[in-house]
Amino acid sequence: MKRKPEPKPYHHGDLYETLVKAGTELLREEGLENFTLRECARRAGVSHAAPKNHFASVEDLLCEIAARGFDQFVAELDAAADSDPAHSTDGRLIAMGRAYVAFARVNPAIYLLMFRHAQAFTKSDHLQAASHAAWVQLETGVAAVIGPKRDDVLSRAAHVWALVHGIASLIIDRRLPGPIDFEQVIAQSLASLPAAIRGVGTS
Amino acid sequence: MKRKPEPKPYHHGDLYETLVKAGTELLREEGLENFTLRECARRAGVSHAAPKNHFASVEDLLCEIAARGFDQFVAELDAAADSDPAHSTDGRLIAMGRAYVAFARVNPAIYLLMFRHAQAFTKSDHLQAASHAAWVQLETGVAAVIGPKRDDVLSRAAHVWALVHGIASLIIDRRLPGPIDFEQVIAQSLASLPAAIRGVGTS
DNA sequence: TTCCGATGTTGACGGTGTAAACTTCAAAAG
DNA sequence: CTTTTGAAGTTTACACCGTCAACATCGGAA
Repeated sequence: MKRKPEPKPYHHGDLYETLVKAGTELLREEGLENFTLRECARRAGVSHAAPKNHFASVEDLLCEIAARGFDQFVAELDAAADSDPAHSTDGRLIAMGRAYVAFARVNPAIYLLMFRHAQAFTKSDHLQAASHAAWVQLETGVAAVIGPKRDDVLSRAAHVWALVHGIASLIIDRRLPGPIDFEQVIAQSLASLPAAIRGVGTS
Repeated sequence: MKRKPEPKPYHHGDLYETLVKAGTELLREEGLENFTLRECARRAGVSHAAPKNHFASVEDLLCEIAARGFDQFVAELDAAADSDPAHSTDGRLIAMGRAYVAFARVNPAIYLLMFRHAQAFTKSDHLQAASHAAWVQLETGVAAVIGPKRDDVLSRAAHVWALVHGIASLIIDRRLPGPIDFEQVIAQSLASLPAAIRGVGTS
């Protein structure tokens, strides 16, 4: 039942995994604003200084949680793209966009941690690799839509990311006025995306 | 030199305005993460509990700072729209989009406070009115582009907001990969916007 | 069997927001 | 002109937080 991937706890059993799990649950329940290392330790049943042996700081624990979030995130977007019924490049990109916003709505606190929390991404190899995989995934989907020989794949990918990130952020933060239909916003915005990133004067 | 709009300080002179000013500067210098009520009081030259007489909590002070940010924000977007050389509705919307991202890049901490910080907007009348004005401004610009008789003005406005908010957020948080040309992303994304929100099957 | 070092605990430090009791003092009230 | 009042500011205190250092524990290597 207990796996010990990198560090191997001693006394408690498997404190590393227990802390990651407790931290993830705490994040879901209380949000990033109220995330506390001491509360993680409390939930893990250890003293407030015990985490120091596994994570140098609270940021380190958050990095690991974020990295695992990225792993799940990439897997869900891949699955969504593959399940596109039309099997078109446009359909795959739109399906990924839908899955992107859906992930953010289902896991708001983890999404905020992954995409907005100010932290040094260079600190954690796991986090850096996982977030890089997400970007490659996006870039690949965009290249498939606009064609691989374009010199503006990067900026078009940024365009796509900005749109879905904006939608997700506004919904999560409850910034959109009351009567707005989220599903309509998502559907309309994503529908316009393939044509938008193909551009007008392309060849 | 000293104005006393709503509350009237007594001892210190004009602590209300001094705190707002000190708080704004602190926000610019240290960012939202390191914003501290005690540091505001320090900069204002008063004891750490003095702000309690003017702001019930740190959130109250942040609300006032955010509200003034919205006032400036709306003014800048209006000015940008009016300065559009082509005097077209599309040009006005694009100019507003440019001014939106520019505001965020020039005032990152205040932008984050205005558009992302989790706070009860109902707490401050000033903030509620100012942010509402920004939304009306956006809705008007979008209605001018797609036509006033459309039933999807709300969702199309949300689409526009999401795009510029996404671009601004990714740039501010330094999430875009290194070699990306921000200006290209902004130009391309905004250029595609009028056609995108007009939709494909509209009449 | 001994010893070592990773793991966990305890206690402390400086920092935060906030609440309550106290002091100061300008202005209204007599 | 004197008195009183209450808003503005200070001091003190409390409960948190992250982090650090000193200490206790105990499984496994020597």
